[in-house]
Amino acid sequence: MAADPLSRVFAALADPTRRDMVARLTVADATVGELAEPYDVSVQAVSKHLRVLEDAGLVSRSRDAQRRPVHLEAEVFDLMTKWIERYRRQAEERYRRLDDVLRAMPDDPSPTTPREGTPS
Amino acid sequence: MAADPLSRVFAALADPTRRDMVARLTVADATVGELAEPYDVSVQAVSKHLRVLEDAGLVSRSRDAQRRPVHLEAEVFDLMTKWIERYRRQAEERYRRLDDVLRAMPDDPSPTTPREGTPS
DNA sequence: CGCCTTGTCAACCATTCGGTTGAGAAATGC
DNA sequence: GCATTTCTCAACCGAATGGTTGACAAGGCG
Repeated sequence: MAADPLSRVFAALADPTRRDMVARLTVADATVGELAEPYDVSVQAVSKHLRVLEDAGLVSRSRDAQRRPVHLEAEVFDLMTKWIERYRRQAEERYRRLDDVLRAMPDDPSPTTPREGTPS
Repeated sequence: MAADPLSRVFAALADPTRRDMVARLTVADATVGELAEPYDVSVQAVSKHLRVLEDAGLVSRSRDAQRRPVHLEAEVFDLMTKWIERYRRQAEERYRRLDDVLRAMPDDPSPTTPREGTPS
């Protein structure tokens, strides 16, 4: 399993079923059984998915009798958002600089370094 | 391999090496060899990583003689950002509603539905 | 031309992943 | 106490991952 937190979060959300569980947990907490109900897999499989989400810090489980209510920990989203935004901004910054360079270029549309003497 | 685009993007960024490549590509395009240089793996491994990034739409490769310059396609970030923001907002919305409920509750700290007749 | 550089393809290997089934722990309720 | 509900643990399985090495295609360059 990936050691660093960011990898764990990205990996956790790389699965459609897990993403759907997270989506549903934004509405309300749910037990393992409730979460499992819509999917065509065993409860055990869902339990495994929850472990992945929990290891990523996206979810926490408490207890209520036999039930294990699952709660979304939405703050972890920030980890990803920060990473994405940082590099998105950096990429945009780069394009901006590239634009400046292009803008500073002569109107003359000579394809490459026009060296010595007019062509024709 | 995951079919849906969102899964592919998340999965692609779930690897530290690939994230680092993306980070470096926000600064400038690079060839496969240049990209491979800092890592302690074969060029083939890096080539595979690039394929994953390319399949996720995060990167495109063109050609320049033997070289294959790699270019970042930062727009795909939006896919993730949209998903994350949507559910982050939904989660916040939920907490806000929960707060309203709590605020509307009586100061009386009776634990559950106090039914008929004062206790003592 | 022959060689060197750059990169991909193919085969292989160990590990991880998502799923299964079976067993059992923990708590409730008759 | 005993059956039932809810969930996890363990073992197993097939497919995908991330890595390797070896072969080779494509394109300058001496």
